[in-house]
Order: sequence, then structure tokens, then C-alpha cells
Amino acid sequence: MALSLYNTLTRRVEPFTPLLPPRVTIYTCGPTVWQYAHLGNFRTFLFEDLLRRHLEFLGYDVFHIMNLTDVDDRTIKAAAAAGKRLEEHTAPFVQAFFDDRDYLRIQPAHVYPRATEAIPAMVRLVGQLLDKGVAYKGEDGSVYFAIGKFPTYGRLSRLDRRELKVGARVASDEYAKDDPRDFALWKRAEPIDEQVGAAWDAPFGRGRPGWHLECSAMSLDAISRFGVATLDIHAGGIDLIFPHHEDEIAQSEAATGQPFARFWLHGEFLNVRGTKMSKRFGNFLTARDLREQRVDAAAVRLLFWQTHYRQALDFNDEALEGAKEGVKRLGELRARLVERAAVDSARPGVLAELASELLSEFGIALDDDLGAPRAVAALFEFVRAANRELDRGQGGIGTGAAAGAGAALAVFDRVMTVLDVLPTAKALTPEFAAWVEGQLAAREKARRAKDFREADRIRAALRAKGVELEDTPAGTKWRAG
RNA sequence: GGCGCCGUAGCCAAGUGGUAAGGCAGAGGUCUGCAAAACCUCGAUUCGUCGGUUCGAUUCCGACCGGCGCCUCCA
Repeated sequence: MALSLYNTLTRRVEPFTPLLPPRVTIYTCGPTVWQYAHLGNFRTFLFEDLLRRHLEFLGYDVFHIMNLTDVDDRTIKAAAAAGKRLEEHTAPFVQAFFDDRDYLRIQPAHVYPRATEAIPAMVRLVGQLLDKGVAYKGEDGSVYFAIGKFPTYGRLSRLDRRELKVGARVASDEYAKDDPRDFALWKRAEPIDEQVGAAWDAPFGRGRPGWHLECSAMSLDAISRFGVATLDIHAGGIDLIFPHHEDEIAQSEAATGQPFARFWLHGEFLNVRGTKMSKRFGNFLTARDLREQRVDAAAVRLLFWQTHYRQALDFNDEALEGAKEGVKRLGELRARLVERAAVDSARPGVLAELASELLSEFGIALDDDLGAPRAVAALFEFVRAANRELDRGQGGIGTGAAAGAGAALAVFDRVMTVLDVLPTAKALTPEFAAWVEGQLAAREKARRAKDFREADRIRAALRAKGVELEDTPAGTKWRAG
């Protein structure tokens, strides 16, 4: 098996090989901490989580860098509007981002460099670019990158021959630049920047970094520990292709003379009725909204995995409900496998076969440009076949067989992480459990006496407390929702 | 205007030049005191429309209709 990934640079799926195996360096553009990140932002972070987990599953030694943009137009404006210092405004949103990340069970990156803590590295980078003559100081005091000095500019976005649309957004610094397409590396300090504490001294003037600069400076700094100036993978949302990633390439490669990243991966949008989820449109939902609704993160993940990452996904409540039901079904199977693991076998070989089919198909699917939808399809085929087998094997399916199937499920879940959190992890007081057991005993007594009215009354009473019952030959099971 | 993406059952969607995965919802059934869970059966003669290439196209090409994205700081 070999992993292949779609590379935006070449616009095709290519075999993936890292520069220095088994090490893989990944840089993913992180959140701008001016506000809570919404679910669309997290779709990208989740696709990156899948990438990371699959690489690790394949045995790669991944080093994952995710930046936190804590100084830019929006953070500065938001801080000023709140009458706060920059750091004071962004800190809670950094924490919120980490909380949401954990809720969604996204593996933490190895480092989270922050723009405000990388000012010296950025100043150095701008200095280098000035020295090389690919950057210049504009009439307004800001420093710009001269794209005319970088022949391959536009290679990633393929917008090199583009013309500015008449009436399209035109930067206010237009007249300070030699070429309207040049972009800011360092922006001269404005009063609002000083007001919130977002201005730093530099040899080329007091100011603050341009948006693209931080990613180049921080990623190069982070991978310098491996003695390289080339990332194996750089990923982000599809909207970052231009200008963000294009500009990162220009800055980095002009400075180092080496390829900035070997693979560029871009995730598609999360849509709402056909339009991208966005703060601007007000059609967004945050992770904390879902958490408040007690939506299991597994449902969000399953929903996202059912659509390929390079395909727009239309989000709505019905789709989310569907994923929730799917997660429930997965949990039922896992519980069955655990329960049945201790009983003797009728047909021990069948489950083992199903388990190995699952893992094989799962690996093939993810190796093919992270074909998560195919992996999910294989998972549910496994669920159906395993349940059928469990239904059939009256006396049990064998310790080894059940354990093996459970293990296969666990392997799958280490990458996809779509199984709900184990019920035992949910907060249940011993008192509550004892009360439920008491009710169950009373109900069982009523059932034996054929007093089904009383039995149903107890069941309804338990349901009102969030306890669902399931009568099985082995007794009544219950779970707290 | 430039570059690009998409249009598959009620919803979310996968996919291939050879006759449509998977999930959810829905209908019927098995099991059950009834439920629940699980399993079984059922749904697109059809993949936006119209042409073309081909023995054969949802899949390739063209046109059109519809939706969307990027075009200097949006994941």
C-alpha cells in the first residue's frame, strides 16, 4: 500500500513520499483568533486531523505545526472595538479554539507558534528579502514583495495571467506599490495598531507583519530543527490558495532558494444551502453550539468523513441527525462485541475474515487521497455483516473472534475516531445507577407477573430520566443518554 | 471579465467507459408481551438539459440551464 495525495501544485493525485522518511513535516494554517472558529473552519482542521492520523497509522513520524494568527486586520479591529489590548482580546479565543479542538477530538499539533511571538523571525525574513532585492519599501512606509522579481509567481493558483476585475476590491495602498499585485510583507504602524499594542520596531520601520509573512517565518523556523527549508505537506482551506499560499511560496522560496512545500493540500468548504459557511454571511455554527446541544463529536466527524475532503459538503440538521444515528449504530456493535467476547464459538472464522476485510478496504480507501467516504462505506458493511453473524451465532462467536473484530474496529477508530465516547465515561452517579437498577428489578417482577401495564409505566418513567431499556434474552440492558 | 468547482433517490453523498457504494429517513417482514436493538426485503430503467465520440457514457468532448468558489489579508 502506498499513500497518494492530490497536490494542488500539479493538480493531480501523486504518490506521497516525504523528504526525509520516516519523518513527515506538516504545516497547517490555523485559526485567526479574533472570534470563535466556526464549523466550516473546523471542517478543514478535521480533514487535516484525518491526514495526520492516517500518516501516523502508516508509520510515519509526523511533526505537525499549526500557527495561531493573533495579529492581523481583524484581530486588531476587534480588539480596538472592545477597547482592549490585542493580547487581551485574543487570549480567550485561543483557549476557545483549543477547547473546541479537544471536543472534536482533533489531535493537537506538536507546536502552535503565534504570530506575535515570531516578530523577530519575521523581521529577519523581511530583511533577507530586502537584501535580495525582491522586496522594497513603498511610499507609504510599508514593505512590499515585488512579484515581478519572482518568475514563478502564480504557479500554485494559476492566476498568473489574471487581470484585476473592474470594480473588484482594490487595496487602499494601491498607489504606494510598484505593481498593484505586490503584497505587503510589513505594514507601517497606524494609530489603531499602536492603540491595541500591535506595532513593533524594525530596521525598515515601525509596523506589523502582513498576513502571509507569519506562515513563512514560523514554518521555516519550525522545520529548521530538521535542517530543512522544505515542508513535506502544507495544508489549508481552498480559499487560501490565493493569495495566501501563493504569497507564502513567493516569500519563502525567494528567501531560501528551495521549494517551500512538496505537497499542497486544500480542503473544500462546508456549505449551508449551497453557500459557504462564513462569518460574513452569518450562516455559521460553532463547535461550542454543538457541544451545548450535546452533539457527540463522533457524529460531526462521521458526517464530514462521508464526503470527500475536496468536495463541498452541504450541512443541515437532517444530515447531522443521520450521522448521529450512524454513530449510535456503531456503538451498539462495539457493545455487542464486548459482551459476546467471553462466550464459546460457533463460527470463529467468519468474524476474523470480516475484520480483515474491513482493515484492508479501509487502508486502500485512505491511501487513495484520503478516500474517507469509501472507508466509511466499508465500515458500515462490516457493521451489517458482523451483526448478522452475531445474530446467527446463538451460542456466541468466540472469544478470539469477538476480540479480533473489536480490535479491528479499534484500529479503524484510531484513524477515523467515529465511535462515541464509551458510556462508562459519561457522568453517572452511583446513586443514580442504583436507583435505575431498583426500577429494573421492579419492572422485571411486574413482567414475570404479566403485569405489562406496570412494566411499561416503569419503562416510561425511566425514559423520562433519559434511560433507555432493551430487553434481551440475557436480561434487560439500560443506558443513559 | 479571468481562473476553477459542482449539479446522482426525501436528506448527506460515493463512484466507474460496460450498465448506479454507504449512511439517515420511509414502507413491509423476522424477533419481542409490547417496545428497543439487530437482521431480511423494497426505492434512482437512471446520474441537470441537449447534442457528439464510442459496440456501449452517469463516467470522455461540446453547448446550454442552474448553483457555488477565488480574483490581496476568508478554513
